[in-house]
Amino acid sequence: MEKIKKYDPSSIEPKWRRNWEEKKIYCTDTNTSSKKYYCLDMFPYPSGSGLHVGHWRGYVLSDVHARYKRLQGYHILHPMGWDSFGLPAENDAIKKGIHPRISTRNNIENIRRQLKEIGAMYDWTKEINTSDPEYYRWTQWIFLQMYKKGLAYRAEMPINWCPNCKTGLANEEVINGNCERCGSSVTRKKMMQWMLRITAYADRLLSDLDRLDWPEKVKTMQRNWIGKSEGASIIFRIDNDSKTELEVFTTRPDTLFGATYVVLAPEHPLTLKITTSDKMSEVKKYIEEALTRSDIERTQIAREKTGVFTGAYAINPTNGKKIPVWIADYVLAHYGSGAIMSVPAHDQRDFEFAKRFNLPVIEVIYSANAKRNSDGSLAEAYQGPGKLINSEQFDEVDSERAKIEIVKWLEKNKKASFKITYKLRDWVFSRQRYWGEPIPIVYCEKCGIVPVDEKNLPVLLPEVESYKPTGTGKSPLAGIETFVKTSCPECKGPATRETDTMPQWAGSSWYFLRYPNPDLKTAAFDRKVVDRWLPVDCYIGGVEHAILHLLYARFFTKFLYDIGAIGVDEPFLRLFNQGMVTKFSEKTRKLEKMSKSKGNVVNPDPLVKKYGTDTVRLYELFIGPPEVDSEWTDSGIEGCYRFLKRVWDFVIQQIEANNQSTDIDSRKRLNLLIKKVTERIEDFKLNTAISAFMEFIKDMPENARYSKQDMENFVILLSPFAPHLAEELWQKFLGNPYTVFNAKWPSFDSKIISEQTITIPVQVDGKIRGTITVEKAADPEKIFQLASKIDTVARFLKDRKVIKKIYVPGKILNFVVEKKKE
RNA sequence: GCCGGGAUGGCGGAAUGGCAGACGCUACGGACUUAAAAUCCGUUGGGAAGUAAUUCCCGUGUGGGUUCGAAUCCCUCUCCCGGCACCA
Repeated sequence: MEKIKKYDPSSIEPKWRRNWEEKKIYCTDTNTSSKKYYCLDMFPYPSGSGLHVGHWRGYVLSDVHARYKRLQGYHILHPMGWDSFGLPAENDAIKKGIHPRISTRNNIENIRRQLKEIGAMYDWTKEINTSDPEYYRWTQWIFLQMYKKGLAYRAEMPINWCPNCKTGLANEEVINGNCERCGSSVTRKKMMQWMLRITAYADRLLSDLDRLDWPEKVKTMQRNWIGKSEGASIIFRIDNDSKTELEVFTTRPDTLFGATYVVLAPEHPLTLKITTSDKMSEVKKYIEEALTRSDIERTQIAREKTGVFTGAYAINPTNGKKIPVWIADYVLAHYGSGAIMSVPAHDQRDFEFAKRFNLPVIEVIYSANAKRNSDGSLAEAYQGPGKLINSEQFDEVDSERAKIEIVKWLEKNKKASFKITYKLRDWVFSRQRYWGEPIPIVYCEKCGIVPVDEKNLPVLLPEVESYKPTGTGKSPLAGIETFVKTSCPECKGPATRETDTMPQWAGSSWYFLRYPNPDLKTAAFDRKVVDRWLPVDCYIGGVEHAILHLLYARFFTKFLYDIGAIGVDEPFLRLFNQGMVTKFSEKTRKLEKMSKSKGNVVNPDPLVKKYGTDTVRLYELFIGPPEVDSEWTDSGIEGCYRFLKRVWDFVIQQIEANNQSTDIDSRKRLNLLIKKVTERIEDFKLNTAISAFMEFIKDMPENARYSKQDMENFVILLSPFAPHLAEELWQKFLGNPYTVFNAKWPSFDSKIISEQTITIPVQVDGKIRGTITVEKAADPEKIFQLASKIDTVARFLKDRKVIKKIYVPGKILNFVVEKKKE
């Protein structure tokens, strides 16, 4: 055979990328009515350091999936955009003096170039950018809709405060209780904040998880975050004060007779009202200290409990007993009603507190399993179920039943009611930052809080000279008079603008709704188009967004559904979390996720130059199962390069041989390959899909003959993985006048694959002793006879009685023999 | 502390009740070459016996169990990773 053309990716890849772009083959007409498939990547934050091979992984994964679906005849929407508001750009501005708009634009250009090198089928005509006024105009619009529905409100909230930087910090900027930027210890400060009432959706956000095809891990994380707990609200009256009532939340109303004291959070509004005068100075001091302590400090679990007695007593509604009221910072103000009843016998935290302050412990649930001291007293709280004791008419009742009975009994006198509480808190939506969407609100002396008129959106983010926090904890916008000074939309009188901006999560909470109609000028989206394309069929991204982004996006979607803006109430049907790419870090001496700070990033650019995009794509997938973390080793990529070279030679050889038909064995091998690759793409087992190709090429018989048509099928099969190579073979060597991605995914014929004869292992006592080749439909008895005559099998059957014979058709043969007598 | 995931050759991994280590890397040996690169072929979990074909034993973090048969299912423990963490 004459010398065939060598595989040279550098002469193939840029050419086809240009061709695809010119012919717009990845542009999606979103008005189409044919069957759709929305395959979405979590859009990136355009950082200055560009993409590394870890970022590639998810993008390659989604691209293979999207191309596969396209070959199956779906209309694909596979867009890309930029989550470009956020802190890094602003921090850069402070450090280097580059305007965030400039640095963001530059970064986007660089990353777009890198993304194009992946050769993914992104429809770049639908690119969106969250910091583009044409986009954030609609983010502001959504905020106003929430405001109208009472879901956006202002409240005085304690936030993370860095006393050194004199600014409020987002939770993400607090690392182990310290400021990310200067390292000083973060305290809490009460400030007026914009809040979103996500708690109004807690129940739906929780229950709708059941219909999502998401990793169980992510669903569990969201469930825990929402933290539903069912219990009861109990009313305690204050002794000698018939007007004041204390509400506590408990999940254990069955232990109510064992409540020996009540505890309020230091922030509880009634603390000073009920405190007796002799205790006042002590209580005030305790509250003051508690309030300046950071959340982190307060929630140190190992910390010894502190507290102070108010001098006041509450009345236990079950038995009228007087029990003391304490204040302690182990009780959280923002959960339940900010007050608890303490049952030290049956709650470990209460038990510790009671021991520390010598408060009584009354057992009300008996169990033989409770851990006790030698004198019979409890050594620790017994938190399990049991029969009630010391509970008057409820004695002997099972604790599970008592939970209901006791509440029902108190309910008659309005002293208790069943209640559900969530851990989920409302979303602090204000940031005292420059680089974010301005909150479209105006403060008027006469009219108060007034939303900006919708037709005057967007409220443009103004130019600013200094990005530094002003020192007052206000955003840098507060220093720009031309921005702040405005007129009231209602009375046209003088007014000032809100100067806080939205958090980074705002723009990403609805971007998937904008992609199908990115250029719409008159609305955030066209409901007809959105309803056709949403929900996203497959959403691919890292697990680090398991809670915040995915929860916020679900919240926005449900809200927009409720106001009739869209017809879907869950944004992402199926979620796939790709694993991280890790590499040994010289700095930390261990395997770490790739990051600039760990000094372990691998830049794909030189790899693309040396091996070509298709090889890098293949290796990204071959490195390991897509959903688990994998370690990057540079040497492994060689194997993928060699494989593609063999594929290239093989296909060209077959084409040049000009075979009229495919031989029987080859037809069987190709059908088996189609079956394996199809199944493995469906299951996201892309590493083994590639192994299947490698085996196919490696075990190729010398005399294999494939027809042109079967070579086309092979090339189609490979095209999602190595699109450039496939396109070159398809158009140039197989002579097709159109792109391979308009071809049809091949199907397999299971009749061709199925074997007439099968080779199965033969065991004696569960140990493999030989193999036997038999007709698939052969009679079991006959197989046993033949098998027992195999030398290596017969040796172990000699002088032994076979007590059981097992034949699993197509799988295994096993002789169970009697134990040998000594 | 609680919840979830994981541990398989020198390395990445395959096999989810039926021949453990597919596929790839590395290493070693060989072919081609003046030489190298590239390419191709072979060997590559540990141990033992045999001139050899081959055969046997051990082996999937630990210890136990279920089963004719376990990397796979159940229980125990150890370690690693992730999430939550005084949520009453």
